[in-house]
Amino acid sequence: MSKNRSYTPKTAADGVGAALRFLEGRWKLSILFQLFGGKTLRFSELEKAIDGISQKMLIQQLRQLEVDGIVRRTVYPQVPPKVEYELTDWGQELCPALDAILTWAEQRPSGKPEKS
Amino acid sequence: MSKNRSYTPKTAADGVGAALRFLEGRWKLSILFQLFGGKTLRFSELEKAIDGISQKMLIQQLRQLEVDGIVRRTVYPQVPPKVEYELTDWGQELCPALDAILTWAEQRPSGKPEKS
DNA sequence: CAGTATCCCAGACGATACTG
DNA sequence: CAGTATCGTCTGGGATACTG
Repeated sequence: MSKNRSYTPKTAADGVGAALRFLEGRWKLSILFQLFGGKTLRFSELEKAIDGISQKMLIQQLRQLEVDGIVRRTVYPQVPPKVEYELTDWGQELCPALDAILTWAEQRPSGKPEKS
Repeated sequence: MSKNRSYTPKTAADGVGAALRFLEGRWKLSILFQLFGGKTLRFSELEKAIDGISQKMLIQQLRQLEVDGIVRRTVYPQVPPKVEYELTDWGQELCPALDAILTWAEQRPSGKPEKS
């Protein structure tokens, strides 16, 4: 009950824009879908699971997801290093929202419509 | 029943990525939210309604939305020209999906979490 | 293993001017 | 009114090499 729920076209666009910015980045969705369902993966496991990603991009996108509060990073202080990544509770909540988008995309009329 | 509903992390990420690509572009959401609810607007009305947009960007984003099947463009052959824009049925369907995203964003824990 | 550090480039975007 | 046409900038991302 604490949020203001009346949106103008502008505030709604801004709100959704801010939300989508969390997902912007060539590899974010790939990372997210590797971690959905409560999975926990090491840096090297993500690197292997996501085809074509470089170490630079992997760490960059992970860092952004981390500061945004979507991914949690856990360091095990040992040699050789071990770092694990998993979704936060809020990050897991993304799943149904992305599913809504996916469902929408599937509804797309394929050919050129006759009318309307 | 015609769609394949089993997703791997990769195919799901690709699917959502493809869907989000329809929304990519600095002004697309602003345009969309002007047109949600079945509203029909002329080029110049959109230009006035969306603060800061240039003619170049407005037409560019509108064209993309049009070829993607989200926006419908209607030309009235008269002088001076009159062109109207409105959402397609599929475009209107975006509304609930974007609402899911917005709701997710509102759920975001604001401060630094104590635990988990 | 899990990162950093550089260099580079395509393409998205903005500013501005012009036109059927 | 509803667009085109140019030009310049900026930044996300790729390639590659190095390190605690």
